[in-house]
Amino acid sequence: MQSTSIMLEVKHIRANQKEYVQALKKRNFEADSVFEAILNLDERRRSTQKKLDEILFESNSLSKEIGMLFKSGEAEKANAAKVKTAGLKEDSKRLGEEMGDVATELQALLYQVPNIPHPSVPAGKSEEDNEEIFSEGEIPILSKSALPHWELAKKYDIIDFELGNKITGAGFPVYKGKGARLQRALISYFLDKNTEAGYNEVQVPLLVNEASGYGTGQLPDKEGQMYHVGNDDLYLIPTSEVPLTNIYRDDLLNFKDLPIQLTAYTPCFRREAGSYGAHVRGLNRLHQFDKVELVNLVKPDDSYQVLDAMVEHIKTILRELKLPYRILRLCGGDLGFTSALTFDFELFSTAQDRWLEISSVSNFETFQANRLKIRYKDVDNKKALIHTLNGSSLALPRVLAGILENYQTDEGIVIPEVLRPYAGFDKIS
RNA sequence: GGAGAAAUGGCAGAGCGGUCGAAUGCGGCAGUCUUGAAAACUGUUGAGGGUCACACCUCCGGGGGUUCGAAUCCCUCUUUCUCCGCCA
Repeated sequence: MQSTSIMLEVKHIRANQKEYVQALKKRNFEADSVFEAILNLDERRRSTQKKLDEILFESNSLSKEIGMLFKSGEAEKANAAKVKTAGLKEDSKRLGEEMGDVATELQALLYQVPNIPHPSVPAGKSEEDNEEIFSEGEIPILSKSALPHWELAKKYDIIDFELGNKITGAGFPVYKGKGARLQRALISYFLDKNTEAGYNEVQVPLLVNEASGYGTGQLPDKEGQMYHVGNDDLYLIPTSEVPLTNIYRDDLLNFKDLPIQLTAYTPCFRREAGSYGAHVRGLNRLHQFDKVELVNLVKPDDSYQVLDAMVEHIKTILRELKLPYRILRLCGGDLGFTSALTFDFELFSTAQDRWLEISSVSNFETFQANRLKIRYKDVDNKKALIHTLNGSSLALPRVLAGILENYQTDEGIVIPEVLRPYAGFDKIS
């Protein structure tokens, strides 16, 4: 595990203990005892540090003295002074170890605390309690012969699930012909839209180390979600958020550099342990899928405005694709561990008669920046943690599923107009 | 994969056992000069902890060791560069 410094957030916990406990109740997290333990440990950390500092000061001064004595030829006196250092050495070693233990314990506790939900987050237990805040797009009326996307995929031979089973296993489909081409068209279209909106396109590694996993909060919380490459102790990314946000790990940025807006296309890998059954059919849930991601690093004061802008940006894309969707504000129970406020975009899958999540847009405030130690220096030279945000724009398979299902006609699948220049065809038949 | 060399502040680059948190140059910031700018000159300029503020402590790739004392010596890991081999 990486040796992140003691979290700066302890300060905030101490200052806002009551409010935080209250807010965390919304996500059904009882923080009382953890906070108690954290504050006690922090107290102990500081007192131990103080004692250690004093001893080190003493032994530093003694060493300097000894040096001077040797220089001036007073070897006897010097040797006498040496004797005194033995006890100090022992004490400092003991206190040093104690410091290490306290710090490790403190960090372990801090890692257990999820992000403090934004005031607008509704209380709630599960996805049932998410709040729909917007919806748009016409739900097409399909003919009686309409098929779910996995049937369409077979009918037009554009996605082969069985082939994926053979090569790898369930959840690794093979896209073929116009299916592959359409997938590529979507990726290019999304990236172009993001670039137009001011995002900087980057390509990132698909394997990340442990430190990166801790930085964005996948570790230790979601250890089992990621594929782990044991030989080299690396993880396959579950989302490009991980490498993207870790680009700036341990950095002290200048306020002039902000906002930093990144977009990337990557495959994503998720073990999805424990999720089986009919609702994961076809493209609904995969172990490997493509996604175009947005990441924003901003000054704290700007983050909620940027969150809104991200939501608007994704709306624009879905509007252009003419797909029916809705936006949910996640309730405390459904909110991710690292997020303070999340909006989910769901696409209506007409042939399946259900909503599919295609984007999740979150403000992490300082939660990730704290773990990643991404700070910035403001105009007045004050240093503070930045805010990080991310969102999908968009997750490919479900968008593809939505297009296949919602755009199906008796003559074949019509390609949404905006995608035609990218795809090079206007129909799959 | 084999053989060598190296890792120091935003960058470049000294220091190789004792006031070294670190010379010097560039860059950055502030000021003087200027109608304004450039140039020149002057000053200032790493990070974290701690404190009301000082004091004080820690950090010269990571970890460990030797020593009263380590950027400097030893071990180890990682990374980078050069040469060789292999290769998309």
